[in-house]
Amino acid sequence: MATRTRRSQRRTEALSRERIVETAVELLDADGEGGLTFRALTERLATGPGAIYWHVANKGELLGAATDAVVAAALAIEPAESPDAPQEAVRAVALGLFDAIDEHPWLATQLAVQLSRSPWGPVTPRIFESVGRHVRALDVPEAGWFTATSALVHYILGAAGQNAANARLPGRDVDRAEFLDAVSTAWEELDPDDYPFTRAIADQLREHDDREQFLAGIDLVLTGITALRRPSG
Amino acid sequence: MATRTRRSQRRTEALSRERIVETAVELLDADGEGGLTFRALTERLATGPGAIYWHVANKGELLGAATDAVVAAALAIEPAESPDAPQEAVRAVALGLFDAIDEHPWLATQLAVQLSRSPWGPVTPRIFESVGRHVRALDVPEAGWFTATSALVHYILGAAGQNAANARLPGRDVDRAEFLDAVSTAWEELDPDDYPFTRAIADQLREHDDREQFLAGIDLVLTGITALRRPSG
DNA sequence: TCCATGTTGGAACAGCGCTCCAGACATGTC
DNA sequence: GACATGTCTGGAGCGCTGTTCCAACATGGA
Repeated sequence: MATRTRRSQRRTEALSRERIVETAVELLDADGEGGLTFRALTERLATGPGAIYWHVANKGELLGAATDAVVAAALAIEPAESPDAPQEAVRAVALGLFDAIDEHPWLATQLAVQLSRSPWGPVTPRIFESVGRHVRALDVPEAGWFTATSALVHYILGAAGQNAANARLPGRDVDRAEFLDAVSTAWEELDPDDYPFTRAIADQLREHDDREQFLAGIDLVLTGITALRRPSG
Repeated sequence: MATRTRRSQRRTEALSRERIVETAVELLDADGEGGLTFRALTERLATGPGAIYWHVANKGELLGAATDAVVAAALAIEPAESPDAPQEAVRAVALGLFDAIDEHPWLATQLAVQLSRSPWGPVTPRIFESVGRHVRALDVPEAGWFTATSALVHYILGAAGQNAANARLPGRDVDRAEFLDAVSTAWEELDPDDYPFTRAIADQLREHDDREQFLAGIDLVLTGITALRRPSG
């Protein structure tokens, strides 16, 4: 440890897995999913591919590590144990992930890919744990833990991902209105016979507030969960 | 139309956007996400890249078209309007998508990517419509339509995606047990201090039945939705 | 001093999505 | 029949990617 630090301070910072992942996140944040390239990585770190491959197996693992790092940071801000208000705690965790996706738009796609491609990775237990801990505090019988937590996690990731499309827009507030308006208008122009419902909610889409809508969904799922509390009453 | 058919029957079937998308789905089904290559496509269709690019803008559009085609087929089997049992109808739609993902494992990732990357594409309204149509029949006040449908859709896609990892296994039934056992065991070996909840549900993971668990989640969300039915009673 | 071990970075490779373009083909005009 | 037109085809090739390989380096112990 000490040796490595000493040795490398010769010139630049020592090359380490941590520093590689950190740079990967920077590149992803700056230029989106396509921004993470081994070429860009070698340039930024002033090294060659071989050096990177010494610390990381392949690009997939690197993407996984970047995802895990950001998720871990987002979940670390978890509020102090709040035994009396687990619902509030769930909302806080959910908003933490929501904000993380808002800040790192590539995270939405990456999380979805990660969870669907390898649900056994480190990310799944991390999220399940953060959410499930509070689900347990909701007095849900043990048999419903997995179902309840899955429902929450899937809603959180799906809804946050949906909103991540906004985050990719350059001008934020201004463009966001235009963007929502465009999608909403497109939905209103769908075939009335095939898409009556979608046309009907186009207006809700245009006028909705992201966070508010997101939390409303959380509350909906929480309502369904608390109904599990006692088998039938 | 007639001319094109006549002309092309000269030799092979005429090259058309439909036939390209169809072949793309075949390749994806056969070799997974990495199986769809313009090289493989040109070989299978006995043509060159230029011919394909005449009908399709780029690979992204092709993937989107393939996704849309499979989703459309899955949702087309929708049961006849069942005004008395909208909950059953929601379950049917959900299982339709579940089975489609089971049959085309690449669909899980692709759907997630599609929805998070471009929620304004043709796939989103298609799914929203199929699900929302029945949500509307649940007597939910209009203000809750968007929230309720989002919750359902996100749960469906997330949960189905989670299960898609099984579908990628070669031997199905046998390997599935081994696979679940391995993940479950890994979860049980997590740090007891950091992952008490995950460790607690590891057993549920091992013994759960996919479809049963999936439907239980649907019911949970449906319960939350029906609670919206009348503002407070 | 010399070696063993753990790291580095550059050259090179196969494969990718994609562009370009010369030409085949059916068709409408004279 | 001859020709010009616009649609459609397929092959050569470009720039870029992730990845491998390996000669050179730094370092700590004998």
